[in-house]
Amino acid sequence: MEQQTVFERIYAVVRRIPAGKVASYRQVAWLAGNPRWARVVGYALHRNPNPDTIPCHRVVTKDGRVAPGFAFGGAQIQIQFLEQEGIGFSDGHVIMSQYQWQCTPDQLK
DNA sequence: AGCGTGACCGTAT
DNA sequence: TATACGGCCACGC
Repeated sequence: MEQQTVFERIYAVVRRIPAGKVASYRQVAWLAGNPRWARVVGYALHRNPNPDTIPCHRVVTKDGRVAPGFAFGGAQIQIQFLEQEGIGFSDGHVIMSQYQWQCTPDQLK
């Protein structure tokens, strides 16, 4: 049954991120099952971005900075997406204390 | 089956 | 503040 790859679990988590909120790579990894998967999260989104189903623009670094090599056309594009959802920035980074997705693995079930 | 890859993160210089 | 390096780990060739 549980033949799900880590990638699929990661995608599943990213899909649950609500509009107007962001999650860090670390956080996605944690929710997906293992906090040490942060790199894998980035790798997964880079290798297999499904823009239609996966809102990968809502995933940022732990500091609220966007990824340097964002697939859709650079960090500026990603920032624009987030601003459209009402996410507030300060000095080029998301105000994590205010806009970070508050979620526990239990809520994902 | 082994190795290179990377949209991370923490610490050191 | 800016680089550099090492650890981390699944995926694809």
